[in-house]
Amino acid sequence: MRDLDETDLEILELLTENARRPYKEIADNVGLTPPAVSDRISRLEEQGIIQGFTIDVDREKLRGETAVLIELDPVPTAVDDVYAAVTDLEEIEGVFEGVDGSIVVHATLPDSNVRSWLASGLNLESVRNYDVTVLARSDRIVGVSATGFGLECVVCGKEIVDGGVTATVGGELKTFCCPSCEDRYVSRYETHRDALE
Amino acid sequence: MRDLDETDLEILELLTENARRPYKEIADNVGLTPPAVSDRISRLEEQGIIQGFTIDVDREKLRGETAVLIELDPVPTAVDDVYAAVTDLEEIEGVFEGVDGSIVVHATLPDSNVRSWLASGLNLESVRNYDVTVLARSDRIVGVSATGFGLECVVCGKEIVDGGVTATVGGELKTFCCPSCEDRYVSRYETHRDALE
DNA sequence: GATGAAACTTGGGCACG
DNA sequence: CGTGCCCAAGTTTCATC
Repeated sequence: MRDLDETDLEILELLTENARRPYKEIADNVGLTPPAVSDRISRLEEQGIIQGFTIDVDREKLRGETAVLIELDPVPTAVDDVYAAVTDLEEIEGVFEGVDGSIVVHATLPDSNVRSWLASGLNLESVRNYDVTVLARSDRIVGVSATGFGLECVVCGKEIVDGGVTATVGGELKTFCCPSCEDRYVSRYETHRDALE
Repeated sequence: MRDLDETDLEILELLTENARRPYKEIADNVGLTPPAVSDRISRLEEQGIIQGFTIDVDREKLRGETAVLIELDPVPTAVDDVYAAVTDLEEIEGVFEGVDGSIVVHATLPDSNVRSWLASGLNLESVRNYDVTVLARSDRIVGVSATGFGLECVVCGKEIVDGGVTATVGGELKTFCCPSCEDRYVSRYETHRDALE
């Protein structure tokens, strides 16, 4: 399977912002032709990096619902069951399972009766405790920067297989394949910054 | 502004599953023609119900990153600042603010040094405490079932089978099962609003 | 790149409330 | 009369070569 490069990351970013953008517009942005962009997007889909094309829906606009975050503390033997059960619930927008087995659910409910809603979808005996936070607001971040997707050392361009080094330089998180590239980048940055002063 | 009906909900569901579906396919599913579907989608965008067209990206496939959930406990005077600051961070995938001012951040980080990462983006003095949970897995639910978008009357709670009435009250779109519930809601709203003045 | 095919948009006209 | 829909032509965009 072909590796990812900077161009793929740019395409991902552009699509994340607006998945309806014409291929020609993407092509101009990344310096390719529309067919080449098409090929890359197809490949990204095959690789499972693009999981699908979808819309962001403001569910709270649809009815008088309440967005909540629910922390579940399942009994250790039932973590998978609880995870599967909540994932099947209709009102769910996101599920997170911690390595400690705790489960956090992001849901938008038609009323605030969380207990009866939970009871309708899963066996409450498999949950030792739960905690509900009503949300004042929330954002799902769609704009993803190139560094957020960074896969290559920003200095030598080599792919960072595992490990790697990160450092915050000028407020930006950068990733390097090795400490020497990091040193080089930092000194280059400092030279540049000093020159500006 | 036009009201929402069952057809709009079907369109939302179809687009949520696959936003690249041709209008003709959607049109066949809901019994309309492609231009009519186009009109409705434009309207849903104007109303802010469709917030945008985007892709689902499997970020953990991109490199050996670690997904975490971070609970922040900001000092009460800095809640907005902290929320704004984390929203600007590159590695963020979601932010939630509870009515109690607590903030939960969903991020995918290149390493596990959360503290330095947080310090790079926000003033740690505005956070009294924070708690990190490394995630074993997580899902954002994209496929939304028909009932997931089902409408309930915001007054009497009855499910709205077909027809139904919507109105914009105080800038918010609300849905009712019948005009009488709408009247009741509107008068209740106006009483409430007058009381504030 | 260029071409054929498919999808989207536009404008006119009709039906319904 | 306004709103929403259909029909048909014109234009853009996409996939294949």
